[in-house]
Amino acid sequence: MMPTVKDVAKRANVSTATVSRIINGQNNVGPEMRQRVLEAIEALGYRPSRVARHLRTKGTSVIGLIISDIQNFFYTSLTRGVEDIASRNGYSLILCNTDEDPKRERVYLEVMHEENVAGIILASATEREHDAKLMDGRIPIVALDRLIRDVQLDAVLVDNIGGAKTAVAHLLSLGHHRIGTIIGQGNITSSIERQGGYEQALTEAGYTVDPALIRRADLRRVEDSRRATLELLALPDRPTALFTGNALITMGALSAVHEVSLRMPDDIALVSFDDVPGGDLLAPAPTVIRQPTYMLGKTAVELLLARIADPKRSPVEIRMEAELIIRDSCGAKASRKQ
Amino acid sequence: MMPTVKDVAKRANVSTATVSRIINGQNNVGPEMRQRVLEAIEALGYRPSRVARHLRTKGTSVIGLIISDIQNFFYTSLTRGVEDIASRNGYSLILCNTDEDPKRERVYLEVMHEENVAGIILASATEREHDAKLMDGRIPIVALDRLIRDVQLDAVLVDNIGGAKTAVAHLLSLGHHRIGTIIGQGNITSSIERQGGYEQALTEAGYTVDPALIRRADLRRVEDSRRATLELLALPDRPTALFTGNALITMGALSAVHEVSLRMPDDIALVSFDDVPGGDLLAPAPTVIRQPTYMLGKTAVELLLARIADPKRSPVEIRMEAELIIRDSCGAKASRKQ
DNA sequence: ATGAAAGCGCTAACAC
DNA sequence: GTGTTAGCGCTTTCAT
Repeated sequence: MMPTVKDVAKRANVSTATVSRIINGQNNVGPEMRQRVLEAIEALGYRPSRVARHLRTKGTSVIGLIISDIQNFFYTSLTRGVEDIASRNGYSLILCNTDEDPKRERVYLEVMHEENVAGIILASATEREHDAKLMDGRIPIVALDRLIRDVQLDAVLVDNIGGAKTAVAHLLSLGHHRIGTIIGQGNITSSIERQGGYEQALTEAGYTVDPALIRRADLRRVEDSRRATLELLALPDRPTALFTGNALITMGALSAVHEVSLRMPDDIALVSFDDVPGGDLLAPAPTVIRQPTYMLGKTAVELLLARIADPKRSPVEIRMEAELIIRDSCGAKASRKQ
Repeated sequence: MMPTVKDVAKRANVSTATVSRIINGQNNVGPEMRQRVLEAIEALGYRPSRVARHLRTKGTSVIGLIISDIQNFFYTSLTRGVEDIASRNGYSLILCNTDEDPKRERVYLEVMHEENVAGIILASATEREHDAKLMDGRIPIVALDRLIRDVQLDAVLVDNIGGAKTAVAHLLSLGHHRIGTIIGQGNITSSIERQGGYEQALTEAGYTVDPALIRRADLRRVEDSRRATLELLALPDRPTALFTGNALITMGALSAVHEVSLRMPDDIALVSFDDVPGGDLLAPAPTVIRQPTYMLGKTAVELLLARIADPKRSPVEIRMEAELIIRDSCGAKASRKQ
């Protein structure tokens, strides 16, 4: 079986306390003893049990990341950012996919509590109706990408309204004003905000918002957004441009445009909120509002670590800017940007 | 603080043993006591500490997944497969990105041991030279995508040789025989096997293998494969077709072809080992050998769970078939497949 | 500088 | 069917 502190202590002829001190890098140990213990550790191939340590110290070196789906490009890169910074700080990452199902989210939150993780980064499927027991502040939580209204938390998100306005403004500047949009479910703050930005941009430019041009699609299902796009394209007075609410929706929209053999940007233009992988190799390459996904993840962990260090710091909300990447799908004359 | 079994026991006027029995779903408890305990649990919002449980039972409900990079499309979907099946069986997933760095891999393996995870799924950066201490069978390990030679493990991989042969044979059947390849590092079995399949296909068709047409690229760096492709395309006697060794390499190759304004499939054909996201929307859409990524992950966990259940079962190696998806990049007349 | 001993929260003999 | 108790491997007073 695995050797324990006891085994090491016995072999080195010291007490377990001394072994523990050395493991934890305390300096109040004599050099010759330290030497003996180090040798014993080496000889036995001893590794301290984090499980036991965690039970004793009541703190773990694990953080939980709860997202809807790692296969969503947005979360893939973000997750990498989280894991990088976490591991650099000695934390392991537990990954949880909820598929936007509040029940699954709840179960994961419960498990995270049972595992007594040091902190949780949560892209919640719902704005409200969280179990207060799971949000009592005992375990620090950082809200990611979506706000949570029940309780005040640290949060890191993208400027959804600003990004959406930029996207739509870009289309307006190209002469489009009949702009359809396919956007995610209404129980997610980011979807709401993006729709808000879309409407603001139109209104501020003096156009009225046509509800017929706004379609909801399941954020996770490419098929769903494909269908929604087909509906928009089949409208008697077809929109001349599309604003798509996330990367998966964009894929569905591109697929739909492809299917009905419309040409981009001649027949229809498009701006996507969020970049897609290989975006500049697609035909046509979509103009996008690119979110700083990796940075979002990185920032979320940093916020979490800061709160672990100082639990009573007052919560902050960090908004990050998204960047307009102009490509062919709008027919802009602007140069293709790297 | 969090309530413990003791608190529950006191409130329900029973012993901690009884509480424990109920938590663990044992039936040897009287109905009225059970009722009282359940109420106490509810009232206190009690959740058992897995940390304490794990220390006591010497088994955790966590498994570790060690891969090179979650951002590599191949691993993204695979990871989802792993997490789905793991969580369905009550396990949490710790995600580790090594970037193909053996040192980081080693550190992660050490951490997994310290956390005493129930099992590890490992896509190793190296074929050999693993620390025997970390591979002593105390924690079950399933080799994923790449073989490990030091020790006999359960393994789940793709038929790389067969897939590569299929790819190259397809190109040969279209009349290509000057086929360049960009393939991953030579210390990874899957790269070696794919190169082997490439060479076999050529040899069996009566062609000789031209070393000048074989390029190595860093599996993780799109930039690297882009450069390698540019080199191939700059050759005096340029290949008429390319066989790319993984999804990221394919992106690099497509980017290179794009850059030098070669037209596909007219100027150059391509078959990729592994599909890319939105593959059918790319211009041109690449013909690919599609790996059953999700199934690979699912199967790996199943193998792991089976071994956790029966540690002395003799190791098995599962090879899964990859599937040829014909798209435009070869100029095949075959219909575009969904 | 070092050791003895208590105890983190839980489960599993073992007694009754 | 239920309670008592020991102890998983570690850290941490408290003595010395």
